[in-house]
Amino acid sequence: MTTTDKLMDAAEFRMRRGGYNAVSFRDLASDMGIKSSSVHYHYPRKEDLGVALVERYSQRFFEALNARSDPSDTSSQRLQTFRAVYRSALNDDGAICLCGLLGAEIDCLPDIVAQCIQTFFLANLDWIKNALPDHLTDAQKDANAAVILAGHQGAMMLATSMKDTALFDTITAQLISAESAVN
Amino acid sequence: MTTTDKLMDAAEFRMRRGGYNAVSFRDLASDMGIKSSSVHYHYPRKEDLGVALVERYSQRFFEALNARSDPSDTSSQRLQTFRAVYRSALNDDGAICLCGLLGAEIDCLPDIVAQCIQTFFLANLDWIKNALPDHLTDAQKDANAAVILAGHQGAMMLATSMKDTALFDTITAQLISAESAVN
DNA sequence: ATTTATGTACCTATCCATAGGTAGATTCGG
DNA sequence: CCGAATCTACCTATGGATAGGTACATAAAT
Repeated sequence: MTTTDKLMDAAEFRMRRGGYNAVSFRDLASDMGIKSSSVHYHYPRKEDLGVALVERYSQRFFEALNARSDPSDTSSQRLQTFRAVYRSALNDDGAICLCGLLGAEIDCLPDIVAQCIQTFFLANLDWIKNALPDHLTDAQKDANAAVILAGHQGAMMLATSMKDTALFDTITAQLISAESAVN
Repeated sequence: MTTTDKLMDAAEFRMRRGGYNAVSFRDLASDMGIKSSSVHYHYPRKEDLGVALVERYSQRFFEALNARSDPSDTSSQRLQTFRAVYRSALNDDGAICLCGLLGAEIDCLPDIVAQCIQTFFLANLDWIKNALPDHLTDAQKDANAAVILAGHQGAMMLATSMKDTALFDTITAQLISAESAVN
């Protein structure tokens, strides 16, 4: 693993727990056993680091979705995949979605980071839309996709802040089954 | 309006946009036209301010719920009230729920502030539970309440970060109607 | 093959602004 | 007069960021 990778791991760990302002060059340097000026070597400005983190997070997220998906999957299976990928983000890392936290702070983020967050959410909505049953209208798909995404993000936040991971499962199970049943 | 009130308004404004670390004594002092040491007079420690903000926010939230509720309201009407109160928090203030943002940052907050956040969410869940139809089992009520709360929190975050307030309405409309219809 | 150049990854040292927080003097309304 | 509110004047720690330098590996030129 390269230094850059370890640096991003440390930064993601911190940012997914306390947000953008909870990450400092000094803390990262301390995590790495190097000096803060060396962190600046890898990411000249903090927003460079922010963009890199969101892009890596997004890339890994969609890779995980694709890896667990198959063209033959039913709509219900695809939605379960979406749920499972979010769940492992929560469970494996013990923290909420990077973009969920940064999305909440969006008004105070550098523009370029804010744009990355929006791109992530748009791609999420698009993926969910394509996973929904064909018989739905486009408007219905848009609406359902938004519920599913918002529900998953809210579930992560709530489960984490209540220190009750099972809450995530309870909430998202209903989100998915509602979409499958009602439609 | 007292100085303390104005101070809390300024602090809430900032905290609901950028989170706990986006609020500084100096910025608040500048907002108020006083010195930062004078802000410390009102709130000796930052966590005192954090607790005061969450408690005021919570108090106002439940006052708004009660003011718009009536014992004769149907379950559906009560859920619509819940939705409307969240919506006006988003719309009137142009920012997401204070506790939603702080909940996302919970791992990096002072303990005492974190506890206030959990109390707010517990009270939310309790309120929703009592608004749900009587024929549901306790476990069903718990689960549905969690979906509604997480969905509203996620909807605020998503609508704000996508700069699309209508998204909140789209999402929450489905959350409420699903609970009313399925149950 | 050896010099010359370029690039990588760090370092020390420092900058200036901001962070939360404190002590003690001063102002001002009841 | 008294106490609430604000001030001046600090402190220490940390924030992001920069300048200039070192060691070493890789690459290009002669």
